[in-house]
Amino acid sequence: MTAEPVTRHERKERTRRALLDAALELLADRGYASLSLREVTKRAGIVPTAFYRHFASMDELGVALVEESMRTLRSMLRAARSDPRSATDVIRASVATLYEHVRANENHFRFVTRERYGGTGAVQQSIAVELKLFSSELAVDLARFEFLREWSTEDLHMMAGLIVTAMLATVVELLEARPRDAETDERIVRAAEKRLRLITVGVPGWRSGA
Amino acid sequence: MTAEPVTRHERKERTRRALLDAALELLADRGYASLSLREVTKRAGIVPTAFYRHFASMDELGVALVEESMRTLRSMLRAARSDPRSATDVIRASVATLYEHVRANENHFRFVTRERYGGTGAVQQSIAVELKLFSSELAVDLARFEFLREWSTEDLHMMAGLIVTAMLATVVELLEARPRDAETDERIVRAAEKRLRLITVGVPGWRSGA
DNA sequence: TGTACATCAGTGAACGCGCGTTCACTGATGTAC
DNA sequence: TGTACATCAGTGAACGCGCGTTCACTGATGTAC
Repeated sequence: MTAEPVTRHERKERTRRALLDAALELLADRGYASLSLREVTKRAGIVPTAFYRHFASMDELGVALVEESMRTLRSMLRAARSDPRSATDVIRASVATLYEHVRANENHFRFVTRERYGGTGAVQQSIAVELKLFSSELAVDLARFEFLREWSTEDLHMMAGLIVTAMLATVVELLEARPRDAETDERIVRAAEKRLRLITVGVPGWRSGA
Repeated sequence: MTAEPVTRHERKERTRRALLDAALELLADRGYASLSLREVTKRAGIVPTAFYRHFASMDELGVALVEESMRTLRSMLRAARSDPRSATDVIRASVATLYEHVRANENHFRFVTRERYGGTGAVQQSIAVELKLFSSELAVDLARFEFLREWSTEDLHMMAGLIVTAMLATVVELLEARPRDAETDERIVRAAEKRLRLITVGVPGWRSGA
Protein backbone atom coordinates (compact mmCIF):
# COMPACT_ATOMS: atom_id res chain seq x y z
CA MET A 1 0.00 0.00 0.00
CA THR A 2 1.86 3.04 -1.24
CA ALA A 3 0.65 6.57 -0.67
CA GLU A 4 0.85 7.28 -4.41
CA PRO A 5 1.77 10.92 -4.34
CA VAL A 6 0.77 11.76 -7.91
CA THR A 7 1.48 15.16 -9.35
CA ARG A 8 -1.13 17.24 -11.13
CA HIS A 9 0.66 16.53 -14.40
CA GLU A 10 0.47 12.78 -13.79
CA ARG A 11 -3.23 12.96 -12.99
CA LYS A 12 -3.88 14.86 -16.20
CA GLU A 13 -1.94 12.29 -18.20
CA ARG A 14 -4.02 9.51 -16.63
CA THR A 15 -7.27 11.19 -17.59
CA ARG A 16 -5.99 11.70 -21.14
CA ARG A 17 -5.14 7.99 -21.24
CA ALA A 18 -8.62 7.19 -19.90
CA LEU A 19 -10.20 9.22 -22.73
CA LEU A 20 -8.13 7.43 -25.39
CA ASP A 21 -8.91 4.03 -23.86
CA ALA A 22 -12.61 4.83 -23.54
CA ALA A 23 -12.72 5.78 -27.23
CA LEU A 24 -10.86 2.61 -28.27
CA GLU A 25 -13.26 0.46 -26.27
CA LEU A 26 -16.32 2.15 -27.74
CA LEU A 27 -14.81 1.66 -31.20
CA ALA A 28 -14.96 -2.12 -30.74
CA ASP A 29 -18.17 -2.32 -32.72
CA ARG A 30 -18.76 1.08 -34.34
CA GLY A 31 -17.12 3.65 -36.55
CA TYR A 32 -15.29 6.69 -35.21
CA ALA A 33 -17.77 9.10 -36.79
CA SER A 34 -20.58 7.71 -34.62
CA LEU A 35 -18.70 8.36 -31.36
CA SER A 36 -19.93 11.27 -29.27
CA LEU A 37 -17.88 13.43 -26.95
CA ARG A 38 -20.34 12.82 -24.14
CA GLU A 39 -20.14 9.05 -24.49
CA VAL A 40 -16.36 9.07 -24.35
CA THR A 41 -16.19 11.31 -21.29
CA LYS A 42 -18.89 9.29 -19.53
CA ARG A 43 -16.92 6.08 -20.05
CA ALA A 44 -13.70 7.80 -19.00
CA GLY A 45 -15.40 8.90 -15.78
CA ILE A 46 -15.26 12.66 -16.24
CA VAL A 47 -17.80 15.36 -16.99
CA PRO A 48 -18.26 16.31 -20.70
CA THR A 49 -16.82 19.77 -20.35
CA ALA A 50 -13.55 18.46 -18.90
CA PHE A 51 -12.86 16.91 -22.31
CA TYR A 52 -11.58 20.26 -23.56
CA ARG A 53 -8.76 20.23 -20.99
CA HIS A 54 -7.23 17.46 -23.13
CA PHE A 55 -8.40 17.81 -26.74
CA ALA A 56 -9.83 20.71 -28.71
CA SER A 57 -12.26 18.38 -30.48
CA MET A 58 -13.11 14.75 -31.16
CA ASP A 59 -11.11 15.05 -34.38
CA GLU A 60 -8.02 15.84 -32.35
CA LEU A 61 -8.56 12.79 -30.14
CA GLY A 62 -9.05 10.70 -33.28
CA VAL A 63 -5.78 11.83 -34.80
CA ALA A 64 -4.03 11.03 -31.50
CA LEU A 65 -5.47 7.50 -31.78
CA VAL A 66 -4.15 7.21 -35.33
CA GLU A 67 -0.65 8.21 -34.22
CA GLU A 68 -0.75 5.77 -31.33
CA SER A 69 -2.00 2.96 -33.58
CA MET A 70 0.63 3.60 -36.22
CA ARG A 71 3.27 3.41 -33.51
CA THR A 72 2.00 -0.12 -32.84
CA LEU A 73 2.22 -0.98 -36.55
CA ARG A 74 5.75 0.37 -36.82
CA SER A 75 6.89 -1.51 -33.76
CA MET A 76 5.55 -4.60 -35.51
CA LEU A 77 7.61 -3.85 -38.61
CA ARG A 78 10.69 -3.38 -36.45
CA ALA A 79 10.04 -6.68 -34.68
CA ALA A 80 9.61 -8.44 -38.02
CA ARG A 81 12.91 -7.07 -39.29
CA SER A 82 14.92 -8.41 -36.39
CA ASP A 83 13.00 -11.65 -35.93
CA PRO A 84 15.51 -14.54 -35.83
CA ARG A 85 12.82 -16.84 -37.24
CA SER A 86 13.24 -14.99 -40.55
CA ALA A 87 16.47 -16.82 -41.19
CA THR A 88 14.63 -20.03 -42.02
CA ASP A 89 11.39 -18.62 -43.49
CA VAL A 90 10.71 -14.90 -43.89
CA ILE A 91 7.05 -15.30 -44.79
CA ARG A 92 6.26 -17.59 -41.88
CA ALA A 93 8.15 -15.35 -39.48
CA SER A 94 6.46 -12.17 -40.77
CA VAL A 95 2.96 -13.61 -40.50
CA ALA A 96 3.76 -14.91 -37.03
CA THR A 97 4.90 -11.44 -35.99
CA LEU A 98 1.75 -9.94 -37.48
CA TYR A 99 -0.38 -12.47 -35.64
CA GLU A 100 1.26 -11.77 -32.29
CA HIS A 101 0.95 -8.02 -32.66
CA VAL A 102 -2.68 -8.16 -33.74
CA ARG A 103 -3.68 -10.32 -30.78
CA ALA A 104 -1.74 -8.08 -28.40
CA ASN A 105 -3.20 -4.83 -29.78
CA GLU A 106 -6.61 -5.69 -31.17
CA ASN A 107 -8.04 -2.24 -30.52
CA HIS A 108 -5.36 -0.45 -32.52
CA PHE A 109 -5.60 -2.79 -35.49
CA ARG A 110 -9.40 -2.72 -35.45
CA PHE A 111 -9.36 1.06 -35.42
CA VAL A 112 -6.99 1.33 -38.40
CA THR A 113 -8.72 -1.29 -40.57
CA ARG A 114 -12.16 0.14 -39.76
CA GLU A 115 -11.37 3.77 -40.42
CA ARG A 116 -9.03 3.21 -43.36
CA TYR A 117 -11.79 3.69 -45.92
CA GLY A 118 -14.38 5.25 -43.63
CA GLY A 119 -14.78 8.64 -45.24
CA THR A 120 -12.98 11.94 -45.59
CA GLY A 121 -12.73 13.11 -42.00
CA ALA A 122 -9.52 14.16 -40.25
CA VAL A 123 -9.10 10.62 -38.93
CA GLN A 124 -9.32 8.95 -42.34
CA GLN A 125 -6.98 11.44 -43.99
CA SER A 126 -4.49 10.96 -41.19
CA ILE A 127 -4.65 7.17 -41.60
CA ALA A 128 -4.25 7.42 -45.38
CA VAL A 129 -1.08 9.49 -44.98
CA GLU A 130 0.38 7.21 -42.32
CA LEU A 131 -0.36 4.01 -44.23
CA LYS A 132 1.36 5.39 -47.31
CA LEU A 133 4.45 6.11 -45.22
CA PHE A 134 4.19 2.64 -43.72
CA SER A 135 3.98 1.07 -47.17
CA SER A 136 7.07 3.02 -48.25
CA GLU A 137 9.01 1.73 -45.27
CA LEU A 138 8.10 -1.79 -46.29
CA ALA A 139 9.25 -1.08 -49.85
CA VAL A 140 12.67 -0.13 -48.47
CA ASP A 141 12.79 -3.41 -46.55
CA LEU A 142 11.88 -5.33 -49.69
CA ALA A 143 14.72 -3.68 -51.59
CA ARG A 144 17.18 -5.44 -49.28
CA PHE A 145 16.23 -8.87 -50.57
CA GLU A 146 18.75 -10.29 -53.02
CA PHE A 147 16.14 -11.57 -55.49
CA LEU A 148 14.44 -8.14 -55.66
CA ARG A 149 17.69 -6.29 -56.36
CA GLU A 150 16.96 -5.36 -59.91
CA TRP A 151 13.37 -4.26 -59.37
CA SER A 152 12.44 -0.66 -60.07
CA THR A 153 11.39 1.57 -57.15
CA GLU A 154 7.93 1.80 -58.66
CA ASP A 155 7.53 -1.97 -58.77
CA LEU A 156 8.78 -2.32 -55.21
CA HIS A 157 6.15 0.17 -54.06
CA MET A 158 3.50 -1.72 -56.02
CA MET A 159 4.49 -4.94 -54.31
CA ALA A 160 4.67 -3.28 -50.89
CA GLY A 161 1.17 -1.86 -51.40
CA LEU A 162 -0.16 -5.26 -52.37
CA ILE A 163 1.44 -6.85 -49.31
CA VAL A 164 0.06 -4.18 -46.95
CA THR A 165 -3.41 -4.63 -48.44
CA ALA A 166 -3.20 -8.42 -48.15
CA MET A 167 -1.92 -8.14 -44.57
CA LEU A 168 -4.68 -5.77 -43.53
CA ALA A 169 -7.20 -8.24 -44.97
CA THR A 170 -5.60 -10.85 -42.72
CA VAL A 171 -5.89 -8.48 -39.77
CA VAL A 172 -9.63 -8.14 -40.42
CA GLU A 173 -9.98 -11.92 -40.59
CA LEU A 174 -8.17 -12.30 -37.27
CA LEU A 175 -10.31 -9.66 -35.59
CA GLU A 176 -13.50 -11.25 -36.85
CA ALA A 177 -12.39 -14.84 -36.23
CA ARG A 178 -15.25 -17.05 -35.01
CA PRO A 179 -14.98 -19.14 -33.02
CA ARG A 180 -12.12 -17.59 -31.13
CA ASP A 181 -9.89 -20.62 -30.84
CA ALA A 182 -6.40 -21.77 -31.76
CA GLU A 183 -7.68 -23.84 -34.68
CA THR A 184 -9.41 -20.90 -36.38
CA ASP A 185 -6.38 -18.69 -35.81
CA GLU A 186 -4.16 -21.39 -37.28
CA ARG A 187 -6.32 -21.58 -40.40
CA ILE A 188 -6.20 -17.80 -40.92
CA VAL A 189 -2.44 -17.69 -40.41
CA ARG A 190 -1.95 -20.51 -42.96
CA ALA A 191 -4.16 -18.69 -45.48
CA ALA A 192 -2.17 -15.48 -44.95
CA GLU A 193 1.09 -17.35 -45.56
CA LYS A 194 -0.33 -18.86 -48.73
CA ARG A 195 -1.37 -15.48 -50.04
CA LEU A 196 2.09 -14.09 -49.43
CA ARG A 197 3.67 -17.12 -51.07
CA LEU A 198 1.46 -16.70 -54.11
CA ILE A 199 2.59 -13.08 -54.36
CA THR A 200 6.31 -13.84 -53.92
CA VAL A 201 6.52 -17.07 -55.88
CA GLY A 202 5.90 -15.00 -59.00
CA VAL A 203 8.94 -12.82 -58.40
CA PRO A 204 11.51 -14.85 -60.36
CA GLY A 205 9.19 -14.92 -63.37
CA TRP A 206 8.46 -11.23 -63.17
CA ARG A 207 9.29 -9.01 -66.12
CA SER A 208 9.43 -5.43 -64.93
CA GLY A 209 8.47 -4.07 -68.31
CA ALA A 210 5.39 -6.26 -68.64
CA MET B 1 -44.36 17.19 -74.12
CA THR B 2 -46.26 14.17 -72.84
CA ALA B 3 -48.98 14.46 -70.24
CA GLU B 4 -47.16 11.88 -68.07
CA PRO B 5 -50.11 10.11 -66.52
CA VAL B 6 -48.23 8.46 -63.68
CA THR B 7 -49.93 5.99 -61.40
CA ARG B 8 -49.76 6.15 -57.64
CA HIS B 9 -47.49 3.10 -57.71
CA GLU B 10 -45.10 4.81 -60.12
CA ARG B 11 -44.99 7.94 -57.98
CA LYS B 12 -44.18 5.87 -54.92
CA GLU B 13 -41.40 4.10 -56.80
CA ARG B 14 -39.95 7.45 -57.84
CA THR B 15 -39.89 8.69 -54.27
CA ARG B 16 -38.22 5.47 -53.15
CA ARG B 17 -35.65 6.00 -55.89
CA ALA B 18 -35.18 9.60 -54.73
CA LEU B 19 -34.50 8.38 -51.19
CA LEU B 20 -31.90 5.87 -52.38
CA ASP B 21 -30.23 8.47 -54.61
CA ALA B 22 -30.26 11.09 -51.87
CA ALA B 23 -28.52 8.65 -49.54
CA LEU B 24 -25.92 7.70 -52.17
CA GLU B 25 -25.16 11.36 -52.82
CA LEU B 26 -24.79 12.14 -49.13
CA LEU B 27 -22.48 9.12 -48.81
CA ALA B 28 -20.01 10.74 -51.21
CA ASP B 29 -17.89 11.95 -48.32
CA ARG B 30 -19.20 10.29 -45.15
CA GLY B 31 -19.98 6.91 -43.65
CA TYR B 32 -23.44 5.40 -43.64
CA ALA B 33 -23.64 5.46 -39.84
CA SER B 34 -23.45 9.26 -39.86
CA LEU B 35 -26.45 9.64 -42.17
CA SER B 36 -29.67 10.86 -40.57
CA LEU B 37 -33.18 10.05 -41.68
CA ARG B 38 -34.06 13.74 -41.73
CA GLU B 39 -31.12 14.62 -43.97
CA VAL B 40 -32.01 11.94 -46.49
CA THR B 41 -35.69 12.92 -46.68
CA LYS B 42 -34.78 16.61 -46.93
CA ARG B 43 -32.52 15.93 -49.91
CA ALA B 44 -35.14 13.65 -51.47
CA GLY B 45 -37.67 16.46 -51.17
CA ILE B 46 -40.14 14.86 -48.78
CA VAL B 47 -41.08 15.38 -45.18
CA PRO B 48 -39.25 13.16 -42.59
CA THR B 49 -42.32 11.19 -41.59
CA ALA B 50 -43.01 10.10 -45.19
CA PHE B 51 -39.79 8.05 -45.00
CA TYR B 52 -41.70 5.27 -43.24
CA ARG B 53 -43.94 4.78 -46.29
CA HIS B 54 -40.85 3.28 -47.96
CA PHE B 55 -38.52 1.84 -45.33
CA ALA B 56 -39.03 0.75 -41.74
CA SER B 57 -35.66 2.22 -40.74
CA MET B 58 -32.41 3.62 -42.06
CA ASP B 59 -30.96 0.11 -41.70
CA GLU B 60 -33.50 -1.17 -44.20
CA LEU B 61 -32.62 1.56 -46.69
CA GLY B 62 -28.94 0.72 -46.18
CA VAL B 63 -29.47 -2.96 -46.93
CA ALA B 64 -31.40 -1.97 -50.07
CA LEU B 65 -28.36 0.07 -51.13
CA VAL B 66 -26.11 -2.94 -50.55
CA GLU B 67 -28.30 -5.15 -52.74
CA GLU B 68 -28.39 -2.53 -55.46
CA SER B 69 -24.62 -2.04 -55.32
CA MET B 70 -23.93 -5.76 -55.44
CA ARG B 71 -26.13 -5.98 -58.53
CA THR B 72 -23.72 -3.50 -60.11
CA LEU B 73 -20.72 -5.62 -59.10
CA ARG B 74 -22.29 -8.78 -60.46
CA SER B 75 -23.15 -7.15 -63.76
CA MET B 76 -19.48 -6.20 -63.94
CA LEU B 77 -18.43 -9.81 -63.39
CA ARG B 78 -20.83 -10.91 -66.13
CA ALA B 79 -19.47 -8.29 -68.51
CA ALA B 80 -15.91 -9.39 -67.77
CA ARG B 81 -16.80 -13.02 -68.50
CA SER B 82 -18.16 -12.28 -71.95
CA ASP B 83 -15.70 -9.56 -72.86
CA PRO B 84 -14.19 -10.36 -76.27
CA ARG B 85 -11.02 -8.50 -75.28
CA SER B 86 -10.32 -11.40 -72.90
CA ALA B 87 -9.25 -13.53 -75.83
CA THR B 88 -5.98 -11.64 -76.17
CA ASP B 89 -5.33 -10.62 -72.55
CA VAL B 90 -7.64 -11.62 -69.69
CA ILE B 91 -5.98 -9.36 -67.13
CA ARG B 92 -6.05 -6.29 -69.32
CA ALA B 93 -9.67 -6.93 -70.29
CA SER B 94 -10.76 -7.52 -66.70
CA VAL B 95 -9.13 -4.36 -65.40
CA ALA B 96 -10.65 -2.41 -68.30
CA THR B 97 -14.09 -3.76 -67.42
CA LEU B 98 -13.53 -2.86 -63.78
CA TYR B 99 -12.43 0.62 -64.76
CA GLU B 100 -15.49 1.24 -66.93
CA HIS B 101 -17.90 -0.01 -64.30
CA VAL B 102 -16.31 2.02 -61.52
CA ARG B 103 -16.46 5.25 -63.51
CA ALA B 104 -20.08 4.53 -64.51
CA ASN B 105 -21.22 3.69 -60.97
CA GLU B 106 -18.93 5.60 -58.63
CA ASN B 107 -21.57 5.90 -55.89
CA HIS B 108 -22.12 2.16 -55.66
CA PHE B 109 -18.43 1.32 -55.55
CA ARG B 110 -17.71 4.08 -53.06
CA PHE B 111 -20.49 2.82 -50.82
CA VAL B 112 -19.22 -0.78 -50.85
CA THR B 113 -15.54 0.04 -50.29
CA ARG B 114 -16.37 2.55 -47.56
CA GLU B 115 -18.75 0.38 -45.58
CA ARG B 116 -16.92 -2.90 -46.09
CA TYR B 117 -15.02 -2.60 -42.82
CA GLY B 118 -17.10 0.13 -41.22
CA GLY B 119 -18.43 -1.65 -38.19
CA THR B 120 -20.97 -4.27 -37.22
CA GLY B 121 -24.23 -2.68 -38.31
CA ALA B 122 -26.81 -4.29 -40.59
CA VAL B 123 -25.18 -2.63 -43.62
CA GLN B 124 -21.71 -3.99 -42.90
CA GLN B 125 -22.94 -7.50 -42.17
CA SER B 126 -24.94 -7.47 -45.36
CA ILE B 127 -21.89 -6.34 -47.36
CA ALA B 128 -19.69 -9.00 -45.75
CA VAL B 129 -22.12 -11.74 -46.76
CA GLU B 130 -22.53 -10.45 -50.32
CA LEU B 131 -18.80 -10.01 -50.89
CA LYS B 132 -18.16 -13.57 -49.77
CA LEU B 133 -20.70 -14.80 -52.32
CA PHE B 134 -19.10 -12.56 -54.92
CA SER B 135 -15.67 -13.95 -54.16
CA SER B 136 -17.03 -17.50 -54.50
CA GLU B 137 -18.46 -16.68 -57.91
CA LEU B 138 -15.04 -15.47 -58.97
CA ALA B 139 -13.47 -18.68 -57.67
CA VAL B 140 -15.78 -20.65 -59.97
CA ASP B 141 -14.69 -18.51 -62.90
CA LEU B 142 -11.05 -19.09 -62.03
CA ALA B 143 -11.62 -22.84 -62.02
CA ARG B 144 -12.36 -22.66 -65.75
CA PHE B 145 -8.83 -21.61 -66.60
CA GLU B 146 -6.73 -24.45 -67.96
CA PHE B 147 -3.63 -23.62 -65.92
CA LEU B 148 -5.64 -23.62 -62.67
CA ARG B 149 -7.26 -27.01 -63.35
CA GLU B 150 -5.45 -28.93 -60.70
CA TRP B 151 -5.80 -26.36 -57.93
CA SER B 152 -7.79 -27.30 -54.83
CA THR B 153 -11.10 -25.53 -54.13
CA GLU B 154 -9.54 -24.00 -51.04
CA ASP B 155 -6.64 -22.53 -53.00
CA LEU B 156 -8.97 -21.16 -55.66
CA HIS B 157 -10.97 -19.38 -52.96
CA MET B 158 -7.76 -18.02 -51.47
CA MET B 159 -6.74 -16.64 -54.86
CA ALA B 160 -10.21 -15.25 -55.53
CA GLY B 161 -10.19 -13.49 -52.15
CA LEU B 162 -6.79 -12.00 -52.88
CA ILE B 163 -7.97 -10.78 -56.28
CA VAL B 164 -11.15 -9.24 -54.84
CA THR B 165 -9.11 -7.48 -52.17
CA ALA B 166 -6.61 -6.19 -54.74
CA MET B 167 -9.42 -5.08 -57.04
CA LEU B 168 -11.23 -3.22 -54.27
CA ALA B 169 -7.95 -1.45 -53.48
CA THR B 170 -7.87 -0.39 -57.13
CA VAL B 171 -11.46 0.83 -56.85
CA VAL B 172 -10.48 3.03 -53.91
CA GLU B 173 -7.54 4.43 -55.88
CA LEU B 174 -9.83 5.25 -58.81
CA LEU B 175 -12.39 6.93 -56.59
CA GLU B 176 -9.72 9.03 -54.86
CA ALA B 177 -7.77 9.77 -58.05
CA ARG B 178 -6.35 13.31 -58.08
CA PRO B 179 -6.20 15.01 -60.44
CA ARG B 180 -9.17 13.56 -62.23
CA ASP B 181 -7.63 13.12 -65.66
CA ALA B 182 -6.93 10.41 -68.21
CA GLU B 183 -3.26 10.25 -67.28
CA THR B 184 -3.91 9.53 -63.61
CA ASP B 185 -6.53 6.93 -64.51
CA GLU B 186 -4.07 5.31 -66.91
CA ARG B 187 -1.43 5.08 -64.18
CA ILE B 188 -3.88 3.44 -61.75
CA VAL B 189 -5.09 0.96 -64.37
CA ARG B 190 -1.49 0.00 -65.23
CA ALA B 191 -0.68 -0.51 -61.52
CA ALA B 192 -3.77 -2.69 -61.15
CA GLU B 193 -2.73 -4.82 -64.11
CA LYS B 194 0.76 -5.20 -62.65
CA ARG B 195 -0.63 -6.34 -59.33
CA LEU B 196 -2.78 -8.96 -61.02
CA ARG B 197 0.16 -10.08 -63.14
CA LEU B 198 2.32 -10.44 -60.04
CA ILE B 199 -0.40 -12.62 -58.49
CA THR B 200 -0.92 -14.80 -61.56
CA VAL B 201 2.66 -15.05 -62.77
CA GLY B 202 3.32 -17.17 -59.69
CA VAL B 203 0.71 -19.73 -60.63
CA PRO B 204 2.91 -22.13 -62.62
CA GLY B 205 5.42 -22.21 -59.77
CA TRP B 206 2.76 -22.79 -57.14
CA ARG B 207 2.90 -25.89 -55.01
CA SER B 208 -0.52 -26.47 -53.50
CA GLY B 209 0.87 -28.24 -50.48
CA ALA B 210 3.37 -25.51 -49.67
C1' DT C 1 9.02 24.82 7.42
C1' DG C 2 4.98 28.09 6.89
C1' DT C 3 2.16 31.29 4.47
C1' DA C 4 -0.12 33.62 0.57
C1' DC C 5 -1.24 33.57 -3.95
C1' DA C 6 -1.51 31.40 -8.76
C1' DT C 7 -2.64 27.68 -11.57
C1' DC C 8 -5.74 24.66 -13.62
C1' DA C 9 -8.25 19.83 -13.97
C1' DG C 10 -12.60 18.93 -13.21
C1' DT C 11 -17.71 20.53 -12.04
C1' DG C 12 -22.59 21.60 -12.99
C1' DA C 13 -26.12 24.50 -14.94
C1' DA C 14 -27.68 26.10 -19.10
C1' DC C 15 -28.28 26.96 -24.18
C1' DG C 16 -30.08 25.96 -28.72
C1' DC C 17 -30.21 22.24 -32.19
C1' DG C 18 -31.12 18.17 -34.93
C1' DC C 19 -32.54 13.76 -34.03
C1' DG C 20 -36.20 9.53 -34.58
C1' DT C 21 -40.78 8.65 -33.97
C1' DT C 22 -46.06 9.33 -32.82
C1' DC C 23 -50.21 10.94 -34.44
C1' DA C 24 -54.25 12.85 -36.66
C1' DC C 25 -54.77 14.95 -41.07
C1' DT C 26 -55.36 15.91 -46.30
C1' DG C 27 -56.34 15.28 -50.82
C1' DA C 28 -55.22 12.96 -55.07
C1' DT C 29 -55.56 8.33 -57.10
C1' DG C 30 -57.84 3.87 -57.40
C1' DT C 31 -61.93 0.87 -57.40
C1' DA C 32 -66.70 -0.84 -57.40
C1' DC C 33 -70.97 -0.26 -59.21
C1' DT D 1 -69.28 7.60 -68.47
C1' DG D 2 -70.51 9.19 -63.62
C1' DT D 3 -70.76 8.71 -58.74
C1' DA D 4 -69.56 7.23 -54.05
C1' DC D 5 -66.37 5.30 -51.22
C1' DA D 6 -61.60 3.28 -50.07
C1' DT D 7 -56.83 3.61 -50.23
C1' DC D 8 -52.62 5.59 -49.03
C1' DA D 9 -48.32 8.79 -50.11
C1' DG D 10 -47.24 12.70 -48.18
C1' DT D 11 -48.11 16.60 -44.41
C1' DG D 12 -47.25 19.22 -40.16
C1' DA D 13 -47.34 19.66 -35.20
C1' DA D 14 -45.47 17.77 -31.31
C1' DC D 15 -42.67 14.83 -28.07
C1' DG D 16 -38.60 13.74 -25.38
C1' DC D 17 -33.59 12.97 -25.95
C1' DG D 18 -28.64 13.33 -26.54
C1' DC D 19 -25.73 16.35 -28.67
C1' DG D 20 -21.52 20.06 -28.59
C1' DT D 21 -20.31 24.05 -26.42
C1' DT D 22 -20.44 28.38 -23.09
C1' DC D 23 -19.66 29.91 -18.69
C1' DA D 24 -18.75 30.89 -13.89
C1' DC D 25 -17.28 27.94 -10.26
C1' DT D 26 -14.45 24.92 -6.87
C1' DG D 27 -10.81 23.17 -4.54
C1' DA D 28 -6.59 20.58 -4.69
C1' DT D 29 -1.82 21.13 -6.31
C1' DG D 30 2.08 24.07 -7.43
C1' DT D 31 5.11 28.06 -6.63
C1' DA D 32 7.36 32.13 -4.59
C1' DC D 33 9.04 34.00 -0.68
